[in-house]
Amino acid sequence: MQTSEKSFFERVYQVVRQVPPGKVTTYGHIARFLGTTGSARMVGWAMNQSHSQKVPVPAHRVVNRNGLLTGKNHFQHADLMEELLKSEGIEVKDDQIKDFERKVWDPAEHLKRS
DNA sequence: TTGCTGACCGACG
DNA sequence: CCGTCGGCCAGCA
Repeated sequence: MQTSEKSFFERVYQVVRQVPPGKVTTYGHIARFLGTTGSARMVGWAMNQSHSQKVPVPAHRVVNRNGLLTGKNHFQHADLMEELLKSEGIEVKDDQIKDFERKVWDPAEHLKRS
């Protein structure tokens, strides 16, 4: 049982890892799922540290509210995020996900508060 | 301890 | 439509 007492970041990582391939989630949804609705920034910041985590985190499945690949610039390669998304069947055009609303994966609908 | 930053979001003009 | 500002909170010098 994951001790929810862990750092705020690990909670974000765990949620992101639960995101199935071909689906994407947003900072706002994660933030709200964690209870920090107004702190979507923290979610994004957590992703910044995601590379420091031992466990791989599919940060490429996390995009902003507009479905725009805002954090792609922070990946190993700026185009890596788009490549990964395309590899999962997600169509990306100009750093924006097509049919974004249809690919959104809301943690609150699939995951229950640990 | 204070202050700054940050892969966001929503509101306002 | 587009630019700007505030808020929110955790980590770091």
